[in-house]
Amino acid sequence: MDEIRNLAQYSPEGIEQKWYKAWDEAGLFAPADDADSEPFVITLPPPNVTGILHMGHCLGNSIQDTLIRWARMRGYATLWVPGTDHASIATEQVVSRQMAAEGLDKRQLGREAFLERAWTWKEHTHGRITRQVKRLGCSLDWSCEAFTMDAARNRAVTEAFVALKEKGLIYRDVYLVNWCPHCLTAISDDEVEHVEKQGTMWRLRYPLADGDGHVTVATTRPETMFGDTAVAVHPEDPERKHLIGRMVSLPLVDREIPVIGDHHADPEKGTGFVKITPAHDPNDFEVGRRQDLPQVICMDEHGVMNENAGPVQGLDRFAARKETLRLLEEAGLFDGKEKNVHQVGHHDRCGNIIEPYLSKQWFLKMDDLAKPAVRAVEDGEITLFPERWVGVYHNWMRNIRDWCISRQLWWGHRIPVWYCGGCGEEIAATAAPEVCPSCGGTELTQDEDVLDTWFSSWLWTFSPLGWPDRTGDLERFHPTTVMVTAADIIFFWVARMIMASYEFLGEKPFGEVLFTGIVRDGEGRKMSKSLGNSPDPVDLMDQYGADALRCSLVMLTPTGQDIFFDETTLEVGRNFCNKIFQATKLVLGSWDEAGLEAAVGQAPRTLDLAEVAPATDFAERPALAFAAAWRGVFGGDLPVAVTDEDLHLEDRWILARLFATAAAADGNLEKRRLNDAAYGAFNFFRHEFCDWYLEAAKPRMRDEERRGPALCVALLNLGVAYKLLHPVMPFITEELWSWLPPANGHLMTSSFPRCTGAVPFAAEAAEFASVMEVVTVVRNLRNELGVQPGKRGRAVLRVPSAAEVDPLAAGGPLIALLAKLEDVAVVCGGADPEPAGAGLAGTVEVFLPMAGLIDLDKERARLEKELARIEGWLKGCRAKLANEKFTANAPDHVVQKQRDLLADNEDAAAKLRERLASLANG
RNA sequence: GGGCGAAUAGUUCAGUUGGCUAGAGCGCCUGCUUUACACGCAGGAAGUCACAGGUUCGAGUCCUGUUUCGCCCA
Repeated sequence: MDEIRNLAQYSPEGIEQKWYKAWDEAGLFAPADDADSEPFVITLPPPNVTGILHMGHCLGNSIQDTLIRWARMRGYATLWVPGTDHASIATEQVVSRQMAAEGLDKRQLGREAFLERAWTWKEHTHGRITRQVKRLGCSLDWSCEAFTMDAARNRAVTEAFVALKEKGLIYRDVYLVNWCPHCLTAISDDEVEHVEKQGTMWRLRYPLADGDGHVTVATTRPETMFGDTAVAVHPEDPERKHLIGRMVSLPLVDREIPVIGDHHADPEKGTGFVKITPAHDPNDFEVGRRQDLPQVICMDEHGVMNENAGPVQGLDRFAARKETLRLLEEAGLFDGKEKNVHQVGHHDRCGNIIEPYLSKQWFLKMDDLAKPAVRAVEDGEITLFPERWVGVYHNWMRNIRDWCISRQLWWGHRIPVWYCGGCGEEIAATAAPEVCPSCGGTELTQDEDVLDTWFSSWLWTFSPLGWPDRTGDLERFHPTTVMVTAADIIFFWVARMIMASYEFLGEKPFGEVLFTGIVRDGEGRKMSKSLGNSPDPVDLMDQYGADALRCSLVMLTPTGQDIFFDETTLEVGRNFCNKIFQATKLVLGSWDEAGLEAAVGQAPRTLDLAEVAPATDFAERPALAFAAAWRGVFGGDLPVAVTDEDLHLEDRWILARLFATAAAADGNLEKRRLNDAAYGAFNFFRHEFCDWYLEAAKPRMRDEERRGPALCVALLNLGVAYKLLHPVMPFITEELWSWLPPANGHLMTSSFPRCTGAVPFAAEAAEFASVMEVVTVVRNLRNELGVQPGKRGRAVLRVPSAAEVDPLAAGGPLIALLAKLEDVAVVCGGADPEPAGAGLAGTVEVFLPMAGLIDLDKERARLEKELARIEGWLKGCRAKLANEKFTANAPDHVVQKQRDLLADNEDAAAKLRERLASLANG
């Protein structure tokens, strides 16, 4: 500690790692095993096990850790469950790419060998992401870490699948799915990212089969014409409906297809004729089902045209488009084109254009699962914050579509279904069956596909707690308390977790969802690996410290609003860390000089300042109340005797502010207004404790005779401030807490201060506030009048009534100290001192007499400007008060406030006018 | 096409039940090496609260419409 204390600036190097290890070794991450404590539980949204920490994780994890640490200090049985996600597609891609670099192909290698490699890679990267999460200070209980594909979670997934299958909610069907020709797998609707593209609408002529003219269809995808099985017109289209029932000849392949009537065709759009390709377009697929059309597949899984594509067979889909158009033009069947803006689906993982593809897949029926999930949010059993997501949630839920859960991949949970070679029976089972229950055959083969990664993630609030077993953890810690996640996975994940929990446990997964914003770069772009616009958080932590990163993110991040991240905001956190460090150095330096012996005691586990040291006690027996507060924070007794008189005005004021800050911080955390809680503590520490209290107390802290009580007040403030800041900045606060002589045990598991009653010293706080106001006016005057900083000078304060002289005079030395004056005189009445700069602090007139130093013209101009401003305001205020409707309708306190303000400002204006008059005479 | 959000100081954002003479950080300007801190201190300038209507005694806040930007869904 001594080495660190001698540093000129705070450096987190070594400190952060040291404390993480210490907390871990002391077992502080596990929930307190106290059966009476109410649980407070979060399951960490599992990061991709093969990924690295990015800014979004930092934000989400900082918020979660802040809540968890606060709850732990408040005495909840706190559990934060860590885990990682197997990220089926992403991981399979990475491993395939690695193999390709070695000239290997996964299909040559075979499933077993491929999975072996994938597991090796998973083991390799798992340590990296968890190390990064630890680096950030996250107080996760690593003893219950889970991985979506470990044995226990695999069992949960299998059980869930089989249960849903048995209920008839899972079915297998040939369906047009979103297919990624690059990843060679189906994906769900939610994994398709629609991008607006400038495209082209081509008009193609399909000759009527009987050789009499043609119809002109409009399409953005001419290459799919080989899969056309009809041309549709609107059944009531007056100009075209007469063609229904006739046949057209599909160009280039000379296949005859009918003209049909279907509402899908819009007479106003395109040419009014729509080519229908049931095997390659979602809308056409529906038309095909309605009209019982054949499905002709003209493209293979790689997006290459097949044998049905006649002249373009063997070409890839994009080359086929060009070639088809060329051939049509050659045949005189091309009828022009126009620009067309349309949405093109891309795979959100690899960016390739999605191909609607007809294939046999597993689906989960969603309608019934959605019902309890809708009700839960409607009834407020689960709250979403910010609230606007409720609408988005319901909109999706009400239009819910079946979920395609099978993926043509190997890395994932293999679908627990076996097919009987004998009778074709489909057997869903939690363990591989040996014989077919239907025919007794033994020729059983398991389904080749794996499940969507989200099919394991949606169990995430309970699968890490031991489900499907009814474990003690599950009983105690489920439902969880809050889910913190970015809103972009509200459908993928949040909505599905809600459905899963009601389905499998019959209860909610969490009571609240806190949506964080998305971290964007300075230009508003989402931070992403491919754009390269995301800084590496580990670099940032090396540079600024994890505390600084957390502090800046939590404090400066609008709740639930996207963040434009700019590295300079980290300076706020870093500078603040240094400020805390410096203030501590100052206080402890003086403490050491004083040679005070701190009694160390066992502090209570919970702390309500208003209970241990109520405002009434502070009013009647301040020193006793102060000692009680000290014991509440540090456990032991005060190291020096503190009498009522020892508690000076500034002491009482800072205690009032401290209690108020504690009340606000706790309240804001309860309301999940983390930025307000952090900002309040920041403001208190920097702008009240450092800027005013320490400056005011410095002379006493340096005075051997008087330093004891002042140091105790300062130390109490430091201790409480560390507690308030700990959830946001865990490392530096734990370190500095360990420096405080009376501190005992880890800050992390100490009490979080609350103050549920009245804040003490209201009158003294107001008194100090007026001292501050006078000081500010003096500083302002000195600056504006260009008084040399070295010149101390004197001030005359004039108050309107004799009764006010003594109280203000009592604050005189404090004013002199803080405003750097050699003397402060307080008077009532009498002539203005001449020549002098003058200002107003409330009702107190402040004069800085300075013979020969004042530019009278400048001073007059300054006062006139001020007078004009006040008079402008007075005009509006008088009009307001003259309005009977205002005085009749507005609440009393508002009217009264206006009256008070009017009186004050009228007074101020009068004083300014007098002052101007006297300057004119002088 | 449907929905959601944002628009407040140069900039990033607060502004919770309508009571506001609209705040903060960063940046800018002035001054300061005052034995914790220049990663600091003191002071200052800076605003048509996007626009147009409306409700109200009173609107940054509520309502309607418009514009711009962003997101989601189809």
